[in-house]
Amino acid sequence: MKFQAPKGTRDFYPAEMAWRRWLEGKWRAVSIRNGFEEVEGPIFETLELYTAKSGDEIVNQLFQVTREGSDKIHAIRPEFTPTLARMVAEKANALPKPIKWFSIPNLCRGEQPQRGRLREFLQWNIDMMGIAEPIADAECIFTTVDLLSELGLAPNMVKVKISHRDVVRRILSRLGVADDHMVATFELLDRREKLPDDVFRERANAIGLDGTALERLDQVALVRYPTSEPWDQIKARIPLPESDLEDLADLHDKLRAFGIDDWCEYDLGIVRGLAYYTGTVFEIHEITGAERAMAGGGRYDQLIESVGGPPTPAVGMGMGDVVLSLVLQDKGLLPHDVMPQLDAFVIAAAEAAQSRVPDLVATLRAAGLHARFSYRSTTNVGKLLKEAAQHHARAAVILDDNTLSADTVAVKDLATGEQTDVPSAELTSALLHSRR
RNA sequence: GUGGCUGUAGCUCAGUCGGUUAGAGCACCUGGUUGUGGUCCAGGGGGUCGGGGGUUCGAAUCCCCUCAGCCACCCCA
Repeated sequence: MKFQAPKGTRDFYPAEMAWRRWLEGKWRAVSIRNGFEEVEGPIFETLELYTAKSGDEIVNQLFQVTREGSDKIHAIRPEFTPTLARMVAEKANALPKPIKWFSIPNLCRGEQPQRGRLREFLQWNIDMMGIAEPIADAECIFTTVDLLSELGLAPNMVKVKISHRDVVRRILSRLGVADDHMVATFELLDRREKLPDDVFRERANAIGLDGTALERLDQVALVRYPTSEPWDQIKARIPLPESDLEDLADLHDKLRAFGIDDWCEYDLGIVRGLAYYTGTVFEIHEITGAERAMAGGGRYDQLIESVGGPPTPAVGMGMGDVVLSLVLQDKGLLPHDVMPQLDAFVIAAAEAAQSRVPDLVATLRAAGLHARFSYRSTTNVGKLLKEAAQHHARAAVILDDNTLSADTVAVKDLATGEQTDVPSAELTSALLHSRR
């Protein structure tokens, strides 16, 4: 019986695991320097947490878990936000505000695997709770941009597309969309670019939009407003009174204050399926639309209260590793060698020296050096150097008869080929010194 | 869940008018014995040709089913 990894999952062999740790390291470092603290939760929750709080799309893709002898149903986490909301709700009164948390969970969704979409993936989450003002939305976006920039991406490669559910709702309302048609209209807006004109028109008519209203809806769905434009210009193009745009105006101001307006644009066609978003929503896309969304987020001011906590405004972002790595690959930004580097490969060039290898290796390791040796019995230096080179060692440490009599070892720099004799007592410090 | 494409060694592939023990490159292992590297040379392990059924004297090759992968729809990380 031969087994294979379940559909849509990945095995992380050493090279893939090294890449994964590298990415997680970037996520973690950027989170911390932006003031976020790391949290983690269980990989499964009670089913109800998701059926009640996530959108249908996600609920339909849940992996459910049952236990022998119990009726209780759990689900493997398809997203982290419900867990986060639960954690905050549980200790809300004890937590100093604002709460700025990040996490790097693995998530599972029973989706049909395809380019950029797997059934298990990693997701970097950042969330800010306790601040209702757009400064928090802006800082979430800033932190995300900080990460993109850290990875070598630039505003000419990726774009943060920003929308606002309240603003869109008000626009639609003014166009004559009844409240009970609002969800359907959001969906229509979301899919505008993928629908043929006549289908779009047909569906809009069904909702009661035609003539001028239809044109306006089309404009809302398709027009992009660069964030780098002055607010007065943008404001003039949105068919709403100034009082309905205060939140967006404030966000605009803060994005510019953070200096990231060249990374962003307003795109009111961004709606997002998740049920709990309330205000600002945003997605990050490769600029030519080459891949799926790299990240998405938004404001969810009611969620924490809805899971039993106090009213707590919140805004957050999630970024998956799958699309991100595709984009980095497309741009040639994947790092080549992220395996842990080997500092020293210890070689015995004489049989009499072989017994000293473990002790020397132990000494190097105690000093924090990454040291290895050969498990082969040969003392053929050529073969052993080859082995050292295959491990990409920085240096080979060669023990021979001279080591025993004069108590020196030969250190060969495998990059330059330069070889020098070093007193045994100074070996550790010499290797540590050459490390940087 | 629906559709399209694809499954031959760990990887990339060759091999099909059906015909003897199924091949290459890379990777991996061993050796080239008294010592200086990723080269070279020689040798080796590894495949129920995705799986099952059928047609046939004979199937990697033809037919059916199934599984898996990729891509697309849906939606999104």
